Amino acid sequence: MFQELEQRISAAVEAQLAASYDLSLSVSLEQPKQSSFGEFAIPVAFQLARQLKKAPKQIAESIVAGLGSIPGVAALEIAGNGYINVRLDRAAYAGSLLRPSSRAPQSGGKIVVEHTNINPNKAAHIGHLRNAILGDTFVRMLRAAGRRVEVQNYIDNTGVQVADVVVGFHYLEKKSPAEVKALIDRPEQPFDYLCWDLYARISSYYKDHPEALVWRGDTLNAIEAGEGEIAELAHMVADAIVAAHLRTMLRLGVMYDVLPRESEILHLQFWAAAFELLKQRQAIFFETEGKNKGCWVMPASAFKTSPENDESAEDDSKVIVRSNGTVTYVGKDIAYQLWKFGLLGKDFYYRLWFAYPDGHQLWVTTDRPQTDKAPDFGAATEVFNVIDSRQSYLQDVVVAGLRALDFREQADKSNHFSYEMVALSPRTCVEMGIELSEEDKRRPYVEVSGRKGLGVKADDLIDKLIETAQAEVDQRHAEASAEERRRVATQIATGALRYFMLKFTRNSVIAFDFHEALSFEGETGPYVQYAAVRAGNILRKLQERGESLPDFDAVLTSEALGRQLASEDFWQLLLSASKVNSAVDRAIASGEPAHIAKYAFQLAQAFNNFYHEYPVLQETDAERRAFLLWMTRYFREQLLATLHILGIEQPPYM
RNA sequence: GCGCCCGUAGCUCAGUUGGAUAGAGCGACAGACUUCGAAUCUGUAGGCCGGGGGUUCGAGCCCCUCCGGGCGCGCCA
Repeated sequence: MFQELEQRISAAVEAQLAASYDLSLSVSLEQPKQSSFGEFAIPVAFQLARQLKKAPKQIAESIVAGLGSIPGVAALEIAGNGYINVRLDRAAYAGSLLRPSSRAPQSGGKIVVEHTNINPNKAAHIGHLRNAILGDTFVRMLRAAGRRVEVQNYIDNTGVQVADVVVGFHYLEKKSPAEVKALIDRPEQPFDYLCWDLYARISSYYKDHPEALVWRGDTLNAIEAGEGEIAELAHMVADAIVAAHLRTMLRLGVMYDVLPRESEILHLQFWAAAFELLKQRQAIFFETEGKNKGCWVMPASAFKTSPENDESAEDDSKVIVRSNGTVTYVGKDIAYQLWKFGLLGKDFYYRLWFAYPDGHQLWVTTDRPQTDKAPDFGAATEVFNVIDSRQSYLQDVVVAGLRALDFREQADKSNHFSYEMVALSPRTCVEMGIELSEEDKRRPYVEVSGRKGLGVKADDLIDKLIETAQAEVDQRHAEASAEERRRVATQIATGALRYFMLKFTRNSVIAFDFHEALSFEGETGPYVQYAAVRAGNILRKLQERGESLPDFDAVLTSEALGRQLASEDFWQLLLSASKVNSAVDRAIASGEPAHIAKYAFQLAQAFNNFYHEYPVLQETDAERRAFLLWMTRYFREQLLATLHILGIEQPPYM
């Protein structure tokens, strides 16, 4: 509703400008600095002042004079040096919220969002959580806006990291596949935790015994060949860890549609197809001299924006195929990106991995034809890759590859949804018993390292959050069953975690701190959940008293709404609660899930004010009581809708 | 050396395409529970938006420069 008015008003002003000045420009509306100025501010007179050589105020006056009445608008005022401030017809606005028209589903092609993408060789850590929660929330935002979205989680099951853990099992611990299988099935020590330690161990072993690196090479070869005990081990390890990651992410409500795997990219010759295309269209060339002699390279001019001279261009060019004929990671990534857009001329085979508790199906790629009929994956019109900002250079190369192949449109629709890393606050390092150098102690944060086994495991953090929330729930609701208290504590804990990961904008480094993350007060997920619980409590209490909600349509006539909304307080509350869709659009446009988190907090804050100021059930005036109840229900709906987009569940009580 | 990011209240962070008097949470201090259950609310204090120059009606935001911090720049992934 809010956006429709916004569009209607700017269209009216644009028409007026075209008629009286013969100008065609798009008029944008702003939110006035103070709410007392009205609902919208139009600064267009400032833009025109120079062009028309007139004072902004004069222009504004002439525009207002020329504008007829706009449906839904009560008044236009000139303010300051030339702002046009818009006041809405409050009763009409509220009336349209009371009888909402469903949001028109937007058309458009499929959007592929790739996120999570964790090496399947050890437990997920807090950095991975930021990736998955950002990606999942962005998906929810797009879906809330009516877009069709496919969620991919790429699995690098044949890479160095998996190989290293396999080296650990095979060479260091001399374990057979059967013995490793027993470890996977053992309930007392989670397998992903065991691999976390093993990976750190083999990494430090390489340091002291560089000759052991031949094991890695042999293992990689065995994995690629796909046969023998080592290949079997690699499959078992990767599959078990992927299963663990999926369980961890499901705890936070994160789900996927399809898992494209590196092994299929290899076996189905995706790279060969991409290589042919790249050669054919001369996007890469064979280097015959210099340091990259014998390699297929992409010239730096393809992906560097800076003005380059010819000498440095050669130095900076990116190797795609090594002189030994093997392809680099970026090369495979180009093939994968081409497949995402349906440009490769090849497809995977798919088999059902499992169905989530809610019935949603998760598919995985395979290299053999299957009897199951899978959905159509890939062939997107736009792609978002949720990847750490440290990989922006490689993402640039991938996009440059598409552009060099003359897939300009798809290159423009390839988005690196980048975010900064999650590091650890020095204080948290100390709490965890991690030894810091004097230099590190002075730093604002300390980087995590999988190789060193330095970091906070995702499941440990979630467990700790649940434990902390549980203590509060136990204290407040001793009467509830243990099982139920556990469920509520889990909802609060995961809500707190998701909100924590979303409250920062993407390019800010999070210095993870247990004290902050475990907080349930102030700008947190539980604060928002609590507001929705309170709204629910009022409605529940009403029923417990044997009353039911009034017939809002009948009681809240246009006149009644006008009377109640004459109160500036009520009007501002209603207005802020009505902006969910507007917040979603803004957050999508800027690519910032943090904007939704911020909006959720403001909405909750507004409701908590309302809750404190107006005892709804004590109200005796029938019309006012009906109005307050309607506001309560409306706030609850809007809070729940916003929480859903953030992927935060609503506890029945707190 | 080259490229990208960051610097806003004691701390952690917001700040819409440049717009009216720069905001929030935490922390500090002072208050509010016989209630719709206080994981809440109200109030106070706290700012040369890193420094300097420029662009214009107008700059936290754009340009230049300097200072401080981070991350990239491999025939690793």
